Amino acid sequence: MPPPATLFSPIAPEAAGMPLYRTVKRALLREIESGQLPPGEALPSEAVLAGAFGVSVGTLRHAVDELVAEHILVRRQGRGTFVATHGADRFLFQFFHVERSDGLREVPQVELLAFERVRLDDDNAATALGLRPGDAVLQFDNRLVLQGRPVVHDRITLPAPLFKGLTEKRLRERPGTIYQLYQSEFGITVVRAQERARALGCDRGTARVLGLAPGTPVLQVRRSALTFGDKPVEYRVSTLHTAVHEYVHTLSRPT
Amino acid sequence: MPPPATLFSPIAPEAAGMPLYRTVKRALLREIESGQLPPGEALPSEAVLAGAFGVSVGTLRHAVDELVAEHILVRRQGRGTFVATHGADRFLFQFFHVERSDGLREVPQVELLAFERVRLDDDNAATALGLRPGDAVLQFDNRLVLQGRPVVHDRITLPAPLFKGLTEKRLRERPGTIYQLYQSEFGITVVRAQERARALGCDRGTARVLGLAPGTPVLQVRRSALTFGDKPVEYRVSTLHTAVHEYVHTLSRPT
DNA sequence: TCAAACAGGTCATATAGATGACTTGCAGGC
DNA sequence: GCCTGCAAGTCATCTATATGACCTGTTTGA
Repeated sequence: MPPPATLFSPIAPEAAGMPLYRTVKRALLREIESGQLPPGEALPSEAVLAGAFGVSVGTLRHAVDELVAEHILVRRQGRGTFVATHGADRFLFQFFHVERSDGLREVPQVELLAFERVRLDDDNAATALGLRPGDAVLQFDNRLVLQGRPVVHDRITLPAPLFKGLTEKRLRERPGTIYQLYQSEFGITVVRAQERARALGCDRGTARVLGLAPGTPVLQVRRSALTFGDKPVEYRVSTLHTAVHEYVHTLSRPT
Repeated sequence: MPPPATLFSPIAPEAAGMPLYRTVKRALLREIESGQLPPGEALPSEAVLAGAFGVSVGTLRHAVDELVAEHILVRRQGRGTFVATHGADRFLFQFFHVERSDGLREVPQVELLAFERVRLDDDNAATALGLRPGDAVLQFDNRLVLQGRPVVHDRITLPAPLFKGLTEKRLRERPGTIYQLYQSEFGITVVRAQERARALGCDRGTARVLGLAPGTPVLQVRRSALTFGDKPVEYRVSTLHTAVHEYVHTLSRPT
């Protein structure tokens, strides 16, 4: 029986075998996931927080260290520790991996091409989202323009129950990135994504969107976006025209 | 004036503005890079090492923590801390990102197709390696076979001065991965790589290697492999046939 | 011979406290 | 109004120490 969800309540000594700092980390994570600590919120100071949890500052710090390493918290010396806001910069760094061949990165201009509520009929999407064909999903198409050139065609599929109330209007009028919308409007934080890329000849629909001849080689990236606990929340098929732009990727930590 | 390169000599109090633990980290890194601590070597115990450097165990641990996070050191509880060996497993996890569409991972079967010592004439390779056209390089081609199917064609370019004595024979008779060879034979440890992917129609040479019709859409991945200090040591162009296999990639930490 | 018990070394976790660096807001002087 | 300087709060670094978990090799005992 977990204790009542009072914020920062003392850590019970149970947690068999689990290191204390990890228990503290989970407690913090739970309060972030539940929305009790919304993005941008400042945490109490280390001393206060350690006291509230009933652990030493060092242990608290160890827990916070890991959350910072996972970009779930952000420390600012002299200011405090904050729940990460998914600022546009973060998302572009973290989830947008397209840049020009010479390395120039740019914020894409996004155009919503279509939006509908349909029954799922794509097996790949069903598998990725843990749904069954026929389940209700929201599906929409975006065109991303870089340097005036259409470069990416995204088809995005969302489980309808998770995004109740998402309308074309809200999508179109969102201020930031799509993932910021997920977070601010639906409390869904994308923390991880798996991508699988392959090359193929452009189909007719995407050819029209990107202004290409059908059959032009394009890069197709299928992404499963996951929230806490590796729960899938979005399936996305991106088709990239890679004549001028490329899909970039750094292996191993940049330190 | 740095002190004589005695192993684990005390940290001088200089290092203006730099945190102590970071100075310790650099000291360790220097001894690893210089080969004084070869891969597989066990470090002295934390207590001994802290004493030798003249810092507390906590500080030493902080430094080691970061090197472990960067996979440069490996901790084994009850055993000790070791300089990372680039075991085949590590490399396949870290640097080989091709798997079958259904998620099956497999160790590729590698065939060396060509090996020569030439003058560099590829501008992309020159830029990536920090060389100039005309510099001496080693260049070789590999074919990677998965499930009996040729899937990848690699063209690898190495700065000749860094790999003095590398012959086709030694390359062909290496026991493990290419990166293990770089490390064991030339003391070069690949710690990071940057990749840029695009789709294009298969050229004639690669078509022959992979058994495809010229013009078939293929995925081209250009990789710059870097060692300590982000020094480039290898440039590689991989061409993937993605009908059955895919290039996979996880964004953000898997925790 | 073989297995159990033990000893000693290692890393892993946790605590407590001190000092420094950085940020902010405010009081006071110009 | 504006700047300076200070005070308080925060995270960053560092030390010192204690205990537990884990691994290995050796000793002990049946």
